[in-house]
Amino acid sequence: MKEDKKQKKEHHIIQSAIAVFEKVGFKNAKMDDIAAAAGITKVTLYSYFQSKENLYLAITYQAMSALNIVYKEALAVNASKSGLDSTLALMETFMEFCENHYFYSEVLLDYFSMVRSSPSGKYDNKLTSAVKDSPYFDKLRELHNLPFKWTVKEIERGKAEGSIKTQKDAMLCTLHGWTSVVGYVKVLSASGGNVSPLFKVDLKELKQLHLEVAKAMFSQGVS
Amino acid sequence: MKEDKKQKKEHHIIQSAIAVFEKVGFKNAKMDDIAAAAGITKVTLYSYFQSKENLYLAITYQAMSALNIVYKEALAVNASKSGLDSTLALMETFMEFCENHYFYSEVLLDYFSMVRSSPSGKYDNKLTSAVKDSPYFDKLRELHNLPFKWTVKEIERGKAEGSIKTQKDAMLCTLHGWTSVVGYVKVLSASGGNVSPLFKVDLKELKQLHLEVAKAMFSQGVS
Amino acid sequence: MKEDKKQKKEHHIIQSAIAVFEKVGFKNAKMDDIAAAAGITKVTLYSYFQSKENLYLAITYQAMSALNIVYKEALAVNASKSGLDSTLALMETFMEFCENHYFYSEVLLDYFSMVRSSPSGKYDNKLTSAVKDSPYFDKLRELHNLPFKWTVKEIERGKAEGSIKTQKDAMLCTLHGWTSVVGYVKVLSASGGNVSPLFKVDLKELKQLHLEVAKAMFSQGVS
Amino acid sequence: MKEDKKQKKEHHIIQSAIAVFEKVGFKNAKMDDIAAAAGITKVTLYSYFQSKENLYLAITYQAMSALNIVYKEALAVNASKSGLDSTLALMETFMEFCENHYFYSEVLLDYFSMVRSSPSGKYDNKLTSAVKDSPYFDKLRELHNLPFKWTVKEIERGKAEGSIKTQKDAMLCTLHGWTSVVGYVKVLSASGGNVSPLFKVDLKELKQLHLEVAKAMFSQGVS
DNA sequence: GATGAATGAGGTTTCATTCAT
DNA sequence: GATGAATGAAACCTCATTCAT
Repeated sequence: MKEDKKQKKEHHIIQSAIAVFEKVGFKNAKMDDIAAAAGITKVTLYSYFQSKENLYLAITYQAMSALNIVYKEALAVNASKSGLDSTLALMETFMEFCENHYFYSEVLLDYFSMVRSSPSGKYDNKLTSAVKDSPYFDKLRELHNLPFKWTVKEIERGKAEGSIKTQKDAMLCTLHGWTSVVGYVKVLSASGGNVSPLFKVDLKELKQLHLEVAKAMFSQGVS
Repeated sequence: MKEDKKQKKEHHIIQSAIAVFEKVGFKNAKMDDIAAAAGITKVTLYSYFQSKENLYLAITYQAMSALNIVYKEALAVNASKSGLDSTLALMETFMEFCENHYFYSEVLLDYFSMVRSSPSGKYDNKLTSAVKDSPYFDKLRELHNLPFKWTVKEIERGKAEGSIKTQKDAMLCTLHGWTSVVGYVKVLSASGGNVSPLFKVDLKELKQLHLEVAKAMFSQGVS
Repeated sequence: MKEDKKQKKEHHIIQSAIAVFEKVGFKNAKMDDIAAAAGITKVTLYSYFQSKENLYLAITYQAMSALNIVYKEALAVNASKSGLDSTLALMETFMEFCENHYFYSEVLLDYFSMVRSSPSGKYDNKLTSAVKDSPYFDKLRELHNLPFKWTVKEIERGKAEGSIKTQKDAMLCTLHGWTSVVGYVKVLSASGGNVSPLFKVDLKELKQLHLEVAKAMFSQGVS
Repeated sequence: MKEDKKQKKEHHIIQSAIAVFEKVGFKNAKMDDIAAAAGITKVTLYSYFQSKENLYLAITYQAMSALNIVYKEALAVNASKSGLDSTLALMETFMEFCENHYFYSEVLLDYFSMVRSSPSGKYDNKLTSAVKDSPYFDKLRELHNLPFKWTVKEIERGKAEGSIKTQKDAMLCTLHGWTSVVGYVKVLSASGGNVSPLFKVDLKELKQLHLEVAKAMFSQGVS
């Protein structure tokens, strides 16, 4: 099959798999059902993705790629703006990405729960061989730090030009932003992927608050 | 068996299960291994906990209870302090709880990922009957909002007495704090449960920054 | 389960498997069908016999054991007869065993086709790991030479006492008898396990002829 | 493709298939491997031979044809000799054919195991439709009795001219010879296709013994 | 209550065979 | 005719859960 066509079919299978995983979750999803959803047989499914976990990582990779794309777009759009504005835009971009792609956000959180910084730590057992052998696992490793790096870069640009006044370490600020966003996404996820009020709080307000607080942090000259 | 003895055995099983889950994760953990770790047979294990998920929820309940206890302790200790200080202390308490009980934090995040606000939403399928039937599930429902409520209460106390100046909704602020903490815990988890530097950032600094930023938020009079 | 009960169940499964293999042959037999025939599930079947090939070897072992038993009985019954008579009785015993246990004879021929004398010859690939790993394979190795040895012994007894006059090597004579019988069994098998006439020849006559010819061979003084 | 070229390619495929079957046996041989060995694709392989079993029967047919050719040659060579000598020569021819074409002998034994005299017996299930549909199956049916017929003819010639004195039925004698040879071939097969000693017995001696015994049988006037 | 055996569900794999281009 | 992809059947395997004793 031409590489082109193969890519398309792969993509089609991934979309079908997303639909199934989204509906019933990873554990309850049956490979047979996913195959049926994609209009292929189980064996064909396995010829594309060697295991259920690998298939899930393929989805994760797609999610991560999509995230990186929106990051890149945001960077391009805000290139002429101040470093502060650009940094905040990145945060907002991430939050909106998760709102718009609820399942992607779940998948990404799963991924970040799975990968542990210590490459040979005592929790390695959680990485099954199906995961370690997945080509997508390697590809993800290449991508998953980019959002951090880009954010650090924008913060440093902001510092250089003066729009960001804090003297805190850029990576520390990045992690702060990251945790804010991840926490937001978690709560978003806990509300079932919709921004309808949780505890009578509109999640849109929560998002705004996060941005506002971050802005304040960046604007403070003294730590 | 006397109720007392039974309780002890139950506790022993839970501790053994924690050890196994912690090492290999929920999915990879086998009931056989847990039974072996507890020095009992699988059937006995099942006589105590009717399903793997119920066992996990029992652990979750223990984690949630422990969290509530430290919250209560923090409330007691800070009862004489200002509402602002008490609120920040709660946040810090939560973060330190997660540092000290890394596995509990994972379990609690799993729980909050699982429960969805909309009780009959389209993703209900993820709540398996094993979960719904678990007695711990009901018990957890009774507990899981308490940290929120207590935090709201302290914020309102702070507003009333003037230590907290923001005019933002108390629950909104609570959620903001919650998401910060959850994000922090996620990052903590991504660093393998230890506070060793991630991206050359000391997680202690990150924690401090979260508290500092929260403090700033509460101290701002205008939104 | 008590060893006793386990043995019985194992035996029951083997009998069920024989029925299925006999009807449709090794290749067409499905493990599911064998399990169903035994009134158990496939998994239970696998817990007793780790592979289809191992199950087949278990049957082979049973066949070989049964053959050895009838050999031993024939030896006992003919202990007081001459070595010549005893030797011929062994041949007849083998042929009748195959007539009475048609499927056993097929299984034994399969086995003798499979095992090759050269332990590391170029055809080793035919021994799949499922075969090599089978405990029955080892057990069979211990049994499969006994009929030869016993026959050699009887021939030597006959030579010693004078009932067998040939000066040919006892093992050579044994192999001659063996090949006669194996050939007879092959033809028997080609006639579908029944002694009904083949090419208008009554297989009973063929059997008699083999015995008669063998008798003549043993009675010849000069080679 | 010209008929001629097609024949050549067919032959080439058969030779490649023989190499693979010989090495790993029918069951373990994969159509992929055979196609690779022949330097063609699987689909092309299937365009020549509609099934694995048909391919095997094609080989069998080639083996049977080769056997018939050596029989015919032996008949021609011994036409001027006595019926006894000619009959014994046929036996020897068969045995030597099997020594020289070890794989052919395996294939032929497989074939004779498969075909059952009773065409609608209870074991018919073993004849898969792939076999029944094979054009080689029909061709084989035409050939497989010829060796018997020719042997019967020579025995009757011997009886007529007096070189064979036994009063036994010619077909009975033929079957006796056949079973001797088949048994010999089985033992040959058990020794891995080479005539090296088995149980310290030189297979050449065994062959001679079979001929000698057969000769004695034919020379006996009384049954 | 404890135990070993059994079950059911579904993931994974291998292959002969067929389809579409 | 040749090719890569797909199919269907069935072996094989793991594990949560349950049964019988």
